[in-house]
Amino acid sequence: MTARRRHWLMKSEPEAFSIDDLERVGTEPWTGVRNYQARNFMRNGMKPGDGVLFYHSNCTPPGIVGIATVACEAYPDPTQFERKSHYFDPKATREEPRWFNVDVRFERKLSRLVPLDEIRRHADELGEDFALTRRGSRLSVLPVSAAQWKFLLSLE
DNA sequence: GCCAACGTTGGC
DNA sequence: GCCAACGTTGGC
Repeated sequence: MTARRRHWLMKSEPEAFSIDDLERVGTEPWTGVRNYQARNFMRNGMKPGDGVLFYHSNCTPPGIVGIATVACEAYPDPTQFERKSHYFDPKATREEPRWFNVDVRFERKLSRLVPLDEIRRHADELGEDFALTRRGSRLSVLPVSAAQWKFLLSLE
């Protein structure tokens, strides 16, 4: 019995960590997420093998640049315990970690960047539950339905 | 660099 | 529990 593969979109600022960086390293621990909703998606929703749309944010132009896969179940984000880390969280303990991350494995780059403005133009096809284009939403980890996944990749 | 939108913190 | 202040995100 296998759970159905789910799909996600994960944002990264290319200056910090780009799809080329992911291609180089192969697999990367997705540490540093400090938003509860995004954490919950990783911790409660993600399973190994799930598909990930890799999105470049805070750049010109922003958009989807590649595909990755979830490489493991979520585990406590080690950076929350590291005093010198930018992501250190004094309220987190080993017994009760606050933050979790999965590892993300490179699959492939898209043949072209699918830009945000183009994605916005297809709001009708994507539906109202698509968090990327929902007004005011800044989630860095968000679910993508199978239909949305298929549609977005049809734009490649 | 600006700033709108949102989340978190902490005083009360 | 309210809400002002502050920090962050991320498009532009």
